[in-house]
Amino acid sequence: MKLTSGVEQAACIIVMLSTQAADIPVTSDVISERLGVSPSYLKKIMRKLVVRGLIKSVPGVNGGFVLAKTPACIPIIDLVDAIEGNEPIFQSTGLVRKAFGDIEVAEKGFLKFENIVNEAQEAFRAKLSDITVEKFLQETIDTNEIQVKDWNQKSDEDND
Amino acid sequence: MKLTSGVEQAACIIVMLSTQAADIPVTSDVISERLGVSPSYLKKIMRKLVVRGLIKSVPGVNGGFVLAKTPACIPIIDLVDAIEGNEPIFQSTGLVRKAFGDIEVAEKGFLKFENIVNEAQEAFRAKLSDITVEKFLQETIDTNEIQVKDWNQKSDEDND
DNA sequence: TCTTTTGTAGATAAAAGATATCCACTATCC
DNA sequence: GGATAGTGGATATCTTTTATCTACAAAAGA
Repeated sequence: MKLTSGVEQAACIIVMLSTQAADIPVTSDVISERLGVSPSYLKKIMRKLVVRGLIKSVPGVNGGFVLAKTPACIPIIDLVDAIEGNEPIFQSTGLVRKAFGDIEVAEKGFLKFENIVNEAQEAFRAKLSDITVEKFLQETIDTNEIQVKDWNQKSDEDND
Repeated sequence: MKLTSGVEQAACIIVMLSTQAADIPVTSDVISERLGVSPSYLKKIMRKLVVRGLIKSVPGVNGGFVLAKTPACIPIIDLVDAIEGNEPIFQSTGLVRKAFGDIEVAEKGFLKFENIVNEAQEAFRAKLSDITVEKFLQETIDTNEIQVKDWNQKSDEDND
């Protein structure tokens, strides 16, 4: 029961794109260098975010990636779902039938257990649906004005 | 973000011990055969449940395993914790510093993100803390009277 | 239109963790 | 003291995650 490190990578990516000057795509090479992974691997991650509808890819010269929605419309759970998928956290291997036989009460107990865990997972998801990327950024920088920059510019001032 | 199959195995084990005639330990060989795993592997799982304080081991002739608490005192979360441990679901690899530099706002954002996910995990755990093994069994069998048997008896009636 | 720059997709390999087993050892009951 | 139970270490296998390379497709711009 761990989130993969891909979630952390996705979070960093979304933060970059959320603070990117409007209408200027960020190239994947810039991001891959920041994250310290190969361009090809970085693109795999980006692709997941594209498929999930969080970001858009812009092909061609001066292309790259931009947010597909405003940060206010991206709940944190979307990052997790994009990387991990949103499958049930508990999936049976059919062990109950093997252990107790293919009888009604076993089947019922199995479904009940599955249900209990799924409800817990729903509570987890609900918490992460409540907070958006925008809110997360605002609370981090202690202001509602999110500064933008052009991440493509290498050493504008390498902080912030 | 998946629960390991060990949780399912632990659940089956606890169900067996919860329906076991009082004061008669169930041998690990009986359980390992039911679950279809090797005796040595089954004992590893049992050990985790012992360490967590859910079951007790009884060495010697006519020994085996018995519940350490009544089913009413075992919340489902204990099964998960016993097998998976209860570490934070999100653990950073230090990527934020690599990506954004070792600056204050990055550190703060990282902690904030960690906090958000941890709170979601708490919601998950709270749900599984609310329901006990006893309640789970009662709702499965539709009665408050949990029948017991001796699982060591091979084919008493191989159902239930 | 053609070249360059960008993203897309498949094959593949290395690393980590989960799953599982064997065997030697220890403790306890009878 | 011998048989039967659990404990612990070393180890093998399998799956998933992480990561990379290379070939390919699409679009902007000259």
